[in-house]
Amino acid sequence: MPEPVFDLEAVIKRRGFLWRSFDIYGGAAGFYDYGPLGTAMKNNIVRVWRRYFVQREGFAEIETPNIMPEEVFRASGHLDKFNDVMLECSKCHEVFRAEHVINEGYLEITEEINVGSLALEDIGDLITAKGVQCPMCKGEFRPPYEFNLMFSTTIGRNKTGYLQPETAQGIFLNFQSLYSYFRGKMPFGVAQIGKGFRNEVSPRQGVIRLREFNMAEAEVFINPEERHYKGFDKVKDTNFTLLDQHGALHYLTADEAVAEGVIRHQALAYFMALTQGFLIEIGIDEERLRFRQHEKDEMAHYARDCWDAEVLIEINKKESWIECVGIANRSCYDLEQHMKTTGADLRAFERFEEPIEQEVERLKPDLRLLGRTYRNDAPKVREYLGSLSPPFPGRITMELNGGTVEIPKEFYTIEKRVEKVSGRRYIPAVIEPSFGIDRILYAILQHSFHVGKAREGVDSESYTILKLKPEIAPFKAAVFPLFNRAGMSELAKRVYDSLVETEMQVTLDDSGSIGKRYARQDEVGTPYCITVDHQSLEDKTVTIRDRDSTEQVRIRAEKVPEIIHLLVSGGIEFEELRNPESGGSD
RNA sequence: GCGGCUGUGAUCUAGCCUGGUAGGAUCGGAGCUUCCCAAGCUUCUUGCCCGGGUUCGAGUCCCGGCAGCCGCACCA
Repeated sequence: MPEPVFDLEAVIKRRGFLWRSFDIYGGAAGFYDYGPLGTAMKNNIVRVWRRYFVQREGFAEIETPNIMPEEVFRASGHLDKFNDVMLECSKCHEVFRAEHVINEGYLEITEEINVGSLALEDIGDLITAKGVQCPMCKGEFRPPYEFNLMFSTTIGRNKTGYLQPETAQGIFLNFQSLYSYFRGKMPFGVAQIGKGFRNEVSPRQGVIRLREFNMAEAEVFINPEERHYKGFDKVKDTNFTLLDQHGALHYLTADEAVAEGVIRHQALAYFMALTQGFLIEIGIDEERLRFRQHEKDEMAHYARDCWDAEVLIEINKKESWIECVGIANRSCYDLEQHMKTTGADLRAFERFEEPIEQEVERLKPDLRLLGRTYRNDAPKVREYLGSLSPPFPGRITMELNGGTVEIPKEFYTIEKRVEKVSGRRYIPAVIEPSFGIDRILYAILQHSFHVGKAREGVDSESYTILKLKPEIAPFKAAVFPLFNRAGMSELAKRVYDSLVETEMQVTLDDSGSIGKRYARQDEVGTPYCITVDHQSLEDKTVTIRDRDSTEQVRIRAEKVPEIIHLLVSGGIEFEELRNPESGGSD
């Protein structure tokens, strides 16, 4: 007996969901193509995502380049964090980060060495000079090598650029324009759907670890002082399965989780709730979904706190929890970094309800005296004095030309005056829900895949159904003429054409037995099949079949687009069609 | 990146040890059957991962590459 061919991977490839990229050239690890059905399904997922994370939240969606200049990633910290110098033992082939080997006691040095600032050769020399050996087996190290997780490229003639490892930076860089787009109203959110690129060492889990992947991210800018998040009340009763950073499992509502400090910010809990609702709506099995908090040493360099939505799927014959969404509190990190590097003002303004009158002290230098005394150094002294902020010390000293000088009291006066302060500036904190679209799509396929027993007389042993949610399914409906006989084909084509005029994706199939055609559609998750039969020719009715119950109801042919649309959008349930008043039979 | 195993039509596989250019099943196309849940019959399309070597001759043996799986490492 042959092995059952109806295994999910086979369906994914044969029916056109996902294909290995560059296949005729032997393929390349970490790259996948979306086939026609996969593309349709991905578009459907993205459509629902937009509804959740753009429309309903009132967020804005933007698009920024995939390639960015080096400076961006130097500021964002990705350059340091993604470029590790690695050392491999020539004997046991154990690999270490040079930074660890050099700074963690293997070397007889007192001060920390900033490994990131050393050239490759210098690190090699250092290793050789100090005779550092492999901590595991005392073997000799091979020469160090650079390990880049970002793809580098060249912009123009000789400017280094990188392919973005996340879409977030494009949003941060536009903070000023976005802030004014939202007319200075906080909080606000900005979404971007795009590609991320990471040059993984050995991506070996199919579509789970890609070198070029699809992501949908939202950056939500909030006031870091604000502990509440608007709309939290709406989600406070959401039930979570939470695995905290100490490995403790909690079953809590959003409200409880925040109150007990398991989730440390309302905004995090809010987007976790939104994420959970979204994932379940598009077909992730609730039982195979949980949130796991990152451990301290696991967190990205920019994150202060992070919860991953994880789905349980089978990879390489093993069940594992896979991160498919990360919901991070990035704090002020990114804006602060870009502000420091560029000098651009990436702050928001918080207007006080009432302007505050406060007494401020100001240091007012006597410029004439400064000039006469310090001559050419006077501007330096003036600048230094201007940089001081209250409270001012009794004696003011500064470094000048290698020595320390005291600025005599008569060189300045301290003025007190009342100022009206109408608000304050602050760097917003960022809450970021970040979705791995490819992983989500694959998890949905696994969670939707059902294998049943084939009927008597059928050659294959199993019958497979992809129980996709209608709004996610690549085809919403398929149209079949029962026979290719006078009238039926034409009517089927007319019904099909009427469906094509809607936004819905549909297919027409007149090849093979009727059972085979139902099976084809079940295999790719088409929720509804329309069949034109003998009776159709007499009274212009057709049957509509529900994928999961295989039940059939007869409806008028001209109502097909409307009814399919209602079924797909959740406007009516299939069962309701049995009631003639809903527009069903006769 | 290291070590082990593997690589046959769209899919699953037989053949490889004991060299003589490939067989099955599924899928797909066309037709018959006038078929409402992968029935049956006829017929057709598509294949030895790539390159080199050994040999009269290589899917089969050898070497290199690429890819996949397992283990180690890596996965912000």
